[in-house]
Amino acid sequence: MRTELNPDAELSAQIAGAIRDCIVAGKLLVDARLPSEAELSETFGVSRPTVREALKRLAAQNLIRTHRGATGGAFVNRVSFDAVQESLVTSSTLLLSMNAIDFETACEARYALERACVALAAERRLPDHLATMRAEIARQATDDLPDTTFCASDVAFHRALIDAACNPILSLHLAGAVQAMQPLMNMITFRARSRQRIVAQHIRIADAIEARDAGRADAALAELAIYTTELGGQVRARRAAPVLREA
Amino acid sequence: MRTELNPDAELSAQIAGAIRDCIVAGKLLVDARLPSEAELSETFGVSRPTVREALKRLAAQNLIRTHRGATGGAFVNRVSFDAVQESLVTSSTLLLSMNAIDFETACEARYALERACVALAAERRLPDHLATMRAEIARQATDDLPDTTFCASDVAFHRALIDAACNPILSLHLAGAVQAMQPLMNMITFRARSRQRIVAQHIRIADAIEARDAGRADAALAELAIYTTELGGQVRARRAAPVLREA
DNA sequence: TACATTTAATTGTCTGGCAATTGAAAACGG
DNA sequence: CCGTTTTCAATTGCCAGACAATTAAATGTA
Repeated sequence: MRTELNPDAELSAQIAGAIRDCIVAGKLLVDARLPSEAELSETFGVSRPTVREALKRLAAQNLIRTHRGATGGAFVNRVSFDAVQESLVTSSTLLLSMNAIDFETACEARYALERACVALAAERRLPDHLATMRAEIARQATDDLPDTTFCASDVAFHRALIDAACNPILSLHLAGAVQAMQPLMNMITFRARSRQRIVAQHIRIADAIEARDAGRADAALAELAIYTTELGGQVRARRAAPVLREA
Repeated sequence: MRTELNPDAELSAQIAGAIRDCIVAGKLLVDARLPSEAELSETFGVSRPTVREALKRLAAQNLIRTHRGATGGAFVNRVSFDAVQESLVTSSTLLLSMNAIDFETACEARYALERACVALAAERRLPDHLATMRAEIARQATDDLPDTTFCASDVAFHRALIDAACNPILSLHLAGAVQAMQPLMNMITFRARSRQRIVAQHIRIADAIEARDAGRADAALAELAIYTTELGGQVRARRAAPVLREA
């Protein structure tokens, strides 16, 4: 357990780092039980509260879980796709909101990534994926949908498209990118006319995927990308010069 | 600061969640100072160690930083691309090592993502990107390179290719996927002949990017993807039936 | 055997305190 | 009045010890 530590850091961070290294290096396998807090505090020569702070750091990264009771303790977590994806989504969302990423950049990244997997999706899509896409399209066609509901459905549609590639690693990255963009999308899909065009493109994409026509799906996605970017530009223009609109 | 909390969870997790919500919701802006530990413990009605555990959770997620001293305290971090990328790499690496992702799936994802940005890279590449790619190619051609060094250079080459797209969000996701795969790549690039072929493809890619020829770059990348997958299959076959080889 | 009770181990939390750090204010000297 | 040094107060980092809550296993009992 004991490894060389990095001075110039807080004790709890050093200890957390040492344990994390053991996990990454495979010295602690999945579901292995760590020594109890009392043992760890003795091993590292620190107090129990300090050990606990270290364990909380690891728990925050989903690397360990803790149970109380006689057979309790801290156990190494199996890193799951869902957990990684969730943390990726929250990180990406904060990244977008804090760093003033312009809409075009985010949009470009999103559609570039999505287009990377339409070929696979067209080849491998299962009935489930198609059903989800159709269901979301139907929901999006409903009148008077709140912005957030429409965009949540948009995200669900695109996630189904992504999942149709049947590659969990692709799903992980793509879902992170798509979902993180939802707040930005909320701002541009408030007009019924815009929504109609988006839904029309969704139908084209779903049809192409159903027909296993990768080329058509890619073309539709490319058009959707252009239209989305255009909408973003319009909203930005309206915000930059609201006076002109009233004149 | 105080928001509704989720019972059925540990106090420190509840408090961490409440503070995180404030940050995500924008109630706490970048570089804002959180109340002191003493104030927080009073606000939430818990002891200081509990507050500290909560803060350590947030610190582990890079959401806050702490300073000691008179003007010290906990401050909201600006979420940086580098920090997100680093955590994405470690998560992805663990994910691959713990979940028995087969080489083909990882490979497929990686090259699908990379091909998603070659068009942009060909269009926007700067002299710096080309220089990095050329330098890494030169290094890869060195004889008797350790596996890890060769693969680190491979990662650097592909990262330069990705960065050439000049889209930080693409770089974030792609670098995560590429770098997380390095341990897997280490296993298949041990033969000089394999390396020569890989380097040859790298040269084709760099040439195409330099000539701003997206089609040729994509084709070269596709070939590299096929060859890499093939290598992975060979290694797996040799491992599955080592007896046959000796006979 | 089946069920209730006790027990031991472990984490969760609290109280209270001291040490280390650090910026700012106060004191001082020119 | 300005610059330097000293002091100080606020804050986090860390510790010792204790008690509560939880949980599975051991134990006792019908």
